Amino acid sequence: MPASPTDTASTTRERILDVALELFTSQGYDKTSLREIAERMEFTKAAIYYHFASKADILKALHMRLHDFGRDSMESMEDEASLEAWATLLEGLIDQMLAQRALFMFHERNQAAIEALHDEAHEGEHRDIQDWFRQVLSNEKLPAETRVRLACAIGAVMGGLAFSGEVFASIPSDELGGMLRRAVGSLLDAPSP
Amino acid sequence: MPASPTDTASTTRERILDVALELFTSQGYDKTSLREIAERMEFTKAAIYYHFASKADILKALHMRLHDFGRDSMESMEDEASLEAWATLLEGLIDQMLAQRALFMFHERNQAAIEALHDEAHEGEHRDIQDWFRQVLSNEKLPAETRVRLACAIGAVMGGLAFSGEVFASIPSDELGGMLRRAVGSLLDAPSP
DNA sequence: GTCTATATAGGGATAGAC
DNA sequence: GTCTATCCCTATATAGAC
Repeated sequence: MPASPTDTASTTRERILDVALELFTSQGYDKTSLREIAERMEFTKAAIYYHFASKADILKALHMRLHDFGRDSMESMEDEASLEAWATLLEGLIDQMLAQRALFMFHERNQAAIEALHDEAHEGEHRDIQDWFRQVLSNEKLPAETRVRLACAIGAVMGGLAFSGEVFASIPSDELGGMLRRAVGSLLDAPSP
Repeated sequence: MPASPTDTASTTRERILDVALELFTSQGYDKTSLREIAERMEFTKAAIYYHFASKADILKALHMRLHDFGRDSMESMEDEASLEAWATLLEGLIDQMLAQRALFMFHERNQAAIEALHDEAHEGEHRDIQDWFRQVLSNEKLPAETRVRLACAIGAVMGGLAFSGEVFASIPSDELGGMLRRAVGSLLDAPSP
């Protein structure tokens, strides 16, 4: 989908997105001005408008990165889902999530701004991981206990992820991944009595 | 600390805070204007300045509500903390958190804004639950696996909480509380092999 | 593709009347 | 305690030169 002229890896557009990702995550979307982004890019505010139609457009582009994430995982299991299948899937996703943790933290810290985006322009079929999680959790065919367990498992991973850059910085990613997988296992392999 | 003239329960100030809590949670702090709050209060923007020195002051006041929350829990166990002690404490906190879930969701969705507050005015000894969690999680005396488990447990509760108003709305609070307690138990009662 | 203006609006905050 | 009117600043966005 992203088709630059020569389709090189690191275009200006991508670099803007990387800067924005960092600033939006550390300061929040609203508190980050285009001037600030431009300063880091070492050109002026107006130049950004050559690459993006609006500030919201930058947010949307970043949001799209999450869309791409795990698209195949979502397609692999549509409606039906046993607890075991979920455990396996989630555990498989952890490494990818750790590798992309900047992206997840960005989303966690800018939910409000991103939701505002959805309200206006839900053009075409959306369906990012969050929507997908939400849909499964609201599937009333599954017993309540199962759905709550699932929500806890997702929350647990997010919790571990959120601290991975700060207080868990000294723990290597693969070790952290192992710990998170075991935690998810504890949550999902022990059904109600 | 909140000393109104007659110290009645529901003062205008408190009502402003309630409105702000709702709007800040649903739209985010930055996207909510004082004009919007004033409209709901059925008076004008400027009137708010009689009760609060600034918009940030409103945010701070709401933040203080979290400060009060579980202050005693924090004092009861300072540094030393076994995994069992933590499990007990966390399970005991769940009901209170559920009762105050609006407050927690507000915090989750406005982390960036609240952090900006901390940076400027860390007047006096702060120490809300989040700070406290963070401190424990960074205590290198505890084994990494334990700390990660703890982070997961906290995340699990937050995960369950976050959906309690939406997809879990049909589940009674006390039942949801029980499920969350069992989930926390699964996470913290099964140490590494 | 990046720049220098400049237009415009919205929101936070103040002064002072009632 | 609440209101009107107003100031001021910042941020988005545009127009058009280089």
